[in-house]
Amino acid sequence: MEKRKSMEWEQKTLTSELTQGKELAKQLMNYLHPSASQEKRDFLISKILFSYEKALSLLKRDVGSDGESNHIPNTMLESPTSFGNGSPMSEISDQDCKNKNVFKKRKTMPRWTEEVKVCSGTGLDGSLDDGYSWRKYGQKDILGATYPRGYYRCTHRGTQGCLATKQVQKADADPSTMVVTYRGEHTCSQVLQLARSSALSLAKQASTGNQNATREAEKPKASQEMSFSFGAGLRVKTEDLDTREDDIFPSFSFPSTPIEPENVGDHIFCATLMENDLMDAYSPTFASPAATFEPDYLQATSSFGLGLDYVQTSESGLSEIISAPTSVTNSPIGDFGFSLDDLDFHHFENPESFAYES
DNA sequence: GTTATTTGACCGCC
DNA sequence: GGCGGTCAAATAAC
Repeated sequence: MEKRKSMEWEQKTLTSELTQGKELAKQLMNYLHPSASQEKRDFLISKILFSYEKALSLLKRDVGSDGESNHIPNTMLESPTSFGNGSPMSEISDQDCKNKNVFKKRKTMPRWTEEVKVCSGTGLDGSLDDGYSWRKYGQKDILGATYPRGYYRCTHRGTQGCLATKQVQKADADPSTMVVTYRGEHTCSQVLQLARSSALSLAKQASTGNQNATREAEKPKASQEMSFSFGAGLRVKTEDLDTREDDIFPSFSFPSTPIEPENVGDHIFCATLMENDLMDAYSPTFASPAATFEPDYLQATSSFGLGLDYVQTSESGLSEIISAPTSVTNSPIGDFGFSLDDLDFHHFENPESFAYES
């Protein structure tokens, strides 16, 4: 069942990727004249390469594997838009409980999991300040682990139904390193607040002429490694430590499920919308009709300006490692939720107006 | 008094 | 039955 879903999903993704590449190529043509922005061209080229690389990767997988989904990160398989009609993730969670045919095991319920290693020097302990308000609800001694694991949930769980949780545990090997595992996605208003501040930072970068920062972010590499330089000089590096070449990290992708207009503005949906918005932020003119989001892209983008390293793990499909001690903020997926109501990223073409309005 | 944390108990999965 | 994750009452902090 899930295998079939996975294959269908791959087909859709493949189609989307190829379609996107085509659309991007068309857009690129409009930027070929000398007066056009070089950055825009660079970005479009990067995105085209991403789309085709991912499409090729999917094809490779189809040819080289038995179709098992274990090559697909859980983050992708379990992403909110990976199923059905792109229902909000909170609804997915409800479905998880109701539709046991799809998720029979509780362990499969989380859409994705991230691990964040916070190196010493951040001055942070178990109560990592990642921009969200967390409430500790439990602690357990884990078998084989030297240090207990703390369980945190979003403070707004009760008021806003935010289902995000995280687990914090000291690393056995290095007690100064905190391993933070995020689960679920923030659907609370914090997402918007963080998104706004992050978007402001990006806009200021653009408006102050720091084009290198933006350009860096727009240069994903085919080697599945890319570095971002945003905000206050924080460096974000993502890399795929998994040696399987058919894994795709990071990448832009666009599942075929479009965003339902009626969901726009729904706070529950903001974490999904943010993908589109963020994409729009870096490509204001990009407007694929099938453009939604995919967690791997999200995970790459959600770290903008924060100084995170992403690595892929067998369990979650993606992990983050905060490698920059200067970063006091680590971001789970969803940090950069952009609501269409809150931000008009078309201002990104006019950073000044964007900054003012935001 | 309110909010957050602690901690033992409980539940579901393997 | 063991383990990880969550619940909820008790406790602490503000």
